[in-house]
Amino acid sequence: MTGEQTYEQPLVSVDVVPLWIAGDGALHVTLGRRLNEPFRGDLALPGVLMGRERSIDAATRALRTKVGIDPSAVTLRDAGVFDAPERDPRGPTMAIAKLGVGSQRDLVGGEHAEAHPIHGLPDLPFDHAAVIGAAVGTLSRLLWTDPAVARALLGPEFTTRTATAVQSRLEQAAGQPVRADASNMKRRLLALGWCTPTDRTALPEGGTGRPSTVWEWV
Amino acid sequence: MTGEQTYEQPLVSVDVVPLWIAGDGALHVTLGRRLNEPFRGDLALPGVLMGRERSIDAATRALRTKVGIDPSAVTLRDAGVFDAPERDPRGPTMAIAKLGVGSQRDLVGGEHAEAHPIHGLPDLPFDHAAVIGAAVGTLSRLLWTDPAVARALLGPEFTTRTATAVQSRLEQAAGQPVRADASNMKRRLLALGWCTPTDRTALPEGGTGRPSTVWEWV
DNA sequence: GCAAAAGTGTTAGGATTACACCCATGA
DNA sequence: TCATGGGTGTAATCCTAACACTTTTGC
Repeated sequence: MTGEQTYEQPLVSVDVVPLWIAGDGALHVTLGRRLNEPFRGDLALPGVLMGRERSIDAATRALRTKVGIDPSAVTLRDAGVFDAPERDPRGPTMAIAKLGVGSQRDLVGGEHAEAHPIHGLPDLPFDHAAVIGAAVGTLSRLLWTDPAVARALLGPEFTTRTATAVQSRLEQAAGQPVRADASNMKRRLLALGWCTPTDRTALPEGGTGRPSTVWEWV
Repeated sequence: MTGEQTYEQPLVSVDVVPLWIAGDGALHVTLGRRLNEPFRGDLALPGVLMGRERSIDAATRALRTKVGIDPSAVTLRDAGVFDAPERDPRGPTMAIAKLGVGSQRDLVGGEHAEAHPIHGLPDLPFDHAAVIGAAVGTLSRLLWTDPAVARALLGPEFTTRTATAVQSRLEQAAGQPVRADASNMKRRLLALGWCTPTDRTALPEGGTGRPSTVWEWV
């Protein structure tokens, strides 16, 4: 803000929480093996120390270099600031958390990446468990309020069935009451006005029953 | 996050938006004269460069040193991260914005401070106008969802009349539709469960009409 | 008593949820 | 034709907003 002081510079990182829906409908996060101390070799969120850049540019750098994800396929949103004193064994640090949303294909990551379902994550270093929790909450809030997030999560085309399942999983993962309702979902989607039903329908892999409407974005 | 890179350290500041309600019911912000370049001598939000500390500690430092406010009387909340490339003439910087809520008496500030109503602010340096806008929006959202914020803004005792006026002013300032409703406010306050009506009533200064119920916090 | 403002009773409207029932498909 | 799941029609419920009317005060 001012420039007069000579305080020691803060250690600021940007941590990305890459969230996506697997084929089975489960919410997943892409983690990476840490290449440096502390916690070298452990699984953690992709994160980088910030330089003199925008936080969103640091986030794309983290995706590219830490888990081999092409940032152009990821929709990024703010997910909070984390600076609890004990979050880093090196001392006081601050993390800007970013939610990253995309498709399984684009977010599953490269060589140093590991995909994990949100339920049953291993112990994670720093406060990454809390960061993931915040990002899941953010995603759940944004699903039907931010069209770009919805599109990134559901893909260019999706079925009513998928939309219901995704909302349900997100509410579960966020610890909210599950309000997803298959019988009213078509009306809800129409009311949003973001997407339109195509004249095509689709059954889930090996499924039976009446096929679900396929939607596309306006 | 990792420590391997040698990127140039980011310039990170914490800017506080001290918001309070004046006696006439208008929403005010406390600004300070900048003592250093850039924009030396101009009015701006109290802000400091972050050291290796928690952002909340930097915020209390900003309140104490820039506008002479006792931080112990202020309730602090996150109001977003600002890092637009052109926000600072010195180059890319990042600001962590904090909303500060308290009473007029505690927030009006000391020697270098100037209180300004939210409507009709002078031109401000950096992106401080946008930061104030975000903080006002945050305050409006938190008024009836965060008891500590409500208490900090309304004080230890308040009247139904005050509560209605405050909500109305906040909605105005945040550009939201004004939903404050005098005739339903008592029911709304009772439903919250945060405060209880005392057996006392009070008239506004020189006012007439039926006196309003005085409330206290549970 | 009169004016002014707080507060109550009550209702209207809208949004959400619930659920019975019908429809489309694979086997 | 049956099992399976999607979708529609419609009713129940809840919440909010609105407003007429009553109450409490100063003058």
